[in-house]
Amino acid sequence: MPNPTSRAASQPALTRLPRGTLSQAVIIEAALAVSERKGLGALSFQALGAELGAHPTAIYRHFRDKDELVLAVVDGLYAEMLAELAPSSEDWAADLRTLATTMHDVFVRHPAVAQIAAARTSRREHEFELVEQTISCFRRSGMTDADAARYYRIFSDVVLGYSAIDAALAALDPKLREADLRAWQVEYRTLPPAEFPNLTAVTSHIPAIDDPSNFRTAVDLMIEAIRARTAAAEVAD
Amino acid sequence: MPNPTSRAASQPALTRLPRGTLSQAVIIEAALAVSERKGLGALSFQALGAELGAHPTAIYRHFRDKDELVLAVVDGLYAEMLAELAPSSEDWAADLRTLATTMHDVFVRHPAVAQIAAARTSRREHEFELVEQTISCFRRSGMTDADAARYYRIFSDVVLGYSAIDAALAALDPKLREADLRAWQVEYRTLPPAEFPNLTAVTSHIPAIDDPSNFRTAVDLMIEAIRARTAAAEVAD
DNA sequence: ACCTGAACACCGTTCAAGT
DNA sequence: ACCTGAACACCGTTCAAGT
Repeated sequence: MPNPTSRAASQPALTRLPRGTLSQAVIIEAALAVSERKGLGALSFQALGAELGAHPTAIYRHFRDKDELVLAVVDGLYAEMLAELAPSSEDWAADLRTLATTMHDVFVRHPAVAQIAAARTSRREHEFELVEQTISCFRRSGMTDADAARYYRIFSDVVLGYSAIDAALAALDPKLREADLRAWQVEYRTLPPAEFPNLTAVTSHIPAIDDPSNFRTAVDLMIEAIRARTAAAEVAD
Repeated sequence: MPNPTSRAASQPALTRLPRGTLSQAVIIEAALAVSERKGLGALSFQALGAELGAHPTAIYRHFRDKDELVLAVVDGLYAEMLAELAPSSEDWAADLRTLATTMHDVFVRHPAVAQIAAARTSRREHEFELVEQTISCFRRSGMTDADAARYYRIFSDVVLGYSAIDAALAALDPKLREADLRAWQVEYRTLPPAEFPNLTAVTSHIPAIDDPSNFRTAVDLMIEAIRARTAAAEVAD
């Protein structure tokens, strides 16, 4: 894999850093800025040092190790997401859809942070707030608290997992992404029908892997199934 | 983050490698073996060299670069999955469930490969076979070819994304994983109810992030929604 | 033809040194 | 107290050298 870190792209630190300008907040902001311009290699101490105009190891003054940094940046991602979130409505399913698409947008914009965020618990304030808002949607639907908790976890993981895939694909080295996309237009369309009868019968209908409507349909399907299940449970009472 | 590569765990190459013993198949097998014992750092040239008892760069004789290696190993993962797959039945939904759980198992067993597999197209024979079998399930359900293609993509991406999250969590440094799991038992259970009324109302019901039934429920929900949609389309005809 | 050794530009992390 | 420089064990990749 070619190294995703391009030396030309990182601005050289021409000015020395004034004392006491570094802080957790400043570093998190810088991390989100690099992760918007660079790909999966954005979250290194060197990339951050260059962005801040500081020595890479200066960051250790403010975060115990990489994991503490990384969880703080993940929570910064959730802060950015909450700031962009449309206000909640009286429609719990619409609010769930808004939550999901906003998360997807923010993940694709910051792929390096997204890869980590998907499988981690930041256990910091903006994650708490995000969980609160998601659970609020399920509770407003009228389901039991046990169901709200269960479907919160499953819905969130599906959204996190799908968004992380789309983020990773968007951040892939352009040459590799092109080759992957082309495979579905070329290799998959010239397979022998005798060996792959079902595949070849439908290849022309397979949506592109980078089609953003795939994610939206996945979210709609989850909501439909959860609604159908909890409606059936209510009738059974 | 502590380095996931442990020197003590990798066997030293005491014997020199006989000429001509290296091949694509041997290297892929070794890669799947290391990725079963080591975590996210399993797929490096050094780890592979140690496993093979060969110089790390000897691999370049057999694969052009890391990406070609990686796509071949991803396809090796699909080969392993297909070998473990239970034979298909007359129940398309049950077959889809089997496909999903087998993929989840293989991903969790090889987390380093899984992280890459989720967002890539190997465009090699075992991936073709996997796509063929998945599309076969949807076509047997009686839906249109266009729907089979659409739902293949969305169902597969949900399974891939969720499995990749569970794989990453399972491969996390044990200390970090413990801290993440504990957050849901401690931090999340001591939040102020005034600020987080919905969260605190249901915290005791939230399933653990490593509960394997979360994934199975997600798969069931997807199948239920797809079945409901296509049944409704049939009635409309 | 197939494998090794040395080199290069990257990683995270530690620690002594500067201010 | 806050930041820098040098060092260490890792990365992927290239290329000259060995057999």
